[in-house]
Amino acid sequence: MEEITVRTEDLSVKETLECGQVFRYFKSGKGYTVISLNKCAYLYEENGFTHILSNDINYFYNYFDLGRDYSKIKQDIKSFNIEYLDKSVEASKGLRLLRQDPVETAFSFIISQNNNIKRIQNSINKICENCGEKLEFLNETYYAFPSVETLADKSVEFYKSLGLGYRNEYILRFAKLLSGGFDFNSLCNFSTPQIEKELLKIHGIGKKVADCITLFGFYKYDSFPVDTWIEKLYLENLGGTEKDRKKISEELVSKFKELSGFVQQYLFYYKRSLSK
DNA sequence: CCCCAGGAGAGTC
DNA sequence: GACTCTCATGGG
Repeated sequence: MEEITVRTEDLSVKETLECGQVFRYFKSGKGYTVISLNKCAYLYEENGFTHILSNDINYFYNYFDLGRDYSKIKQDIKSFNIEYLDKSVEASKGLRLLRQDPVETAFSFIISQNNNIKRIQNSINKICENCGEKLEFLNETYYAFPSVETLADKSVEFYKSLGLGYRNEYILRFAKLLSGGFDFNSLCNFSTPQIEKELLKIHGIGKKVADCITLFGFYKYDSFPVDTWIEKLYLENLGGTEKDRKKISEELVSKFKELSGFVQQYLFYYKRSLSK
């Protein structure tokens, strides 16, 4: 087991894991276990420091993007002088955007549509428990995210039995597309609009899910996913006038550019935390 | 029992 | 191009 220690002000476990960008984490003891593909890490905070424990610590150094300086990002965001945005940043100063696996991210956000976060987590966990490799980590059992071949080998009825609802067909078709040889990961070499154009060709992926995949799976920060929460705060708290979600997204990206993804997460997390 | 959830596809005009 | 309807299912 290897360990990395960083200042909690640079990595808040709760803010980073519960801000809606990732679904595969579990509270345990005084911290959280997070699973990405078939890798596990345990995180906890103590005396102003955040500890990350893993057998594959280099993977999680990249996963938590620890080489990135967030003080610069927060400073640049502050220069926009938007009160609600400043409050949002102030409320989650230790939030970081993760560098998640593109394929796992895509499946996760296909499931996310017209769904709530609790049920998204349950659905993904069921898929992993039924199809994924068994993992032992710190005396607990977890399950890896399955291979696309395993997922493609199942039936629509199987996914329906897991409670995926009408998304069952989207999942199966996407799994078959990837297992058929579609090189999904190589999309990362394209620009954000080019990736989005390719994603929109996939059945079950629309504008919002595509934006989540470019942001969370391909680390393209000129993406601004607009869901029901962002739409609400855009109208209620940012003085926005646009009604169409696609146009709202375009307006926000043209304003925040390469900071869009970060701004989006601060706002989303803050708005949701207030309504609970 | 109701409305809602990190929406998207298909149909209509 | 713009509405509108429908799609499962559990959370609150």
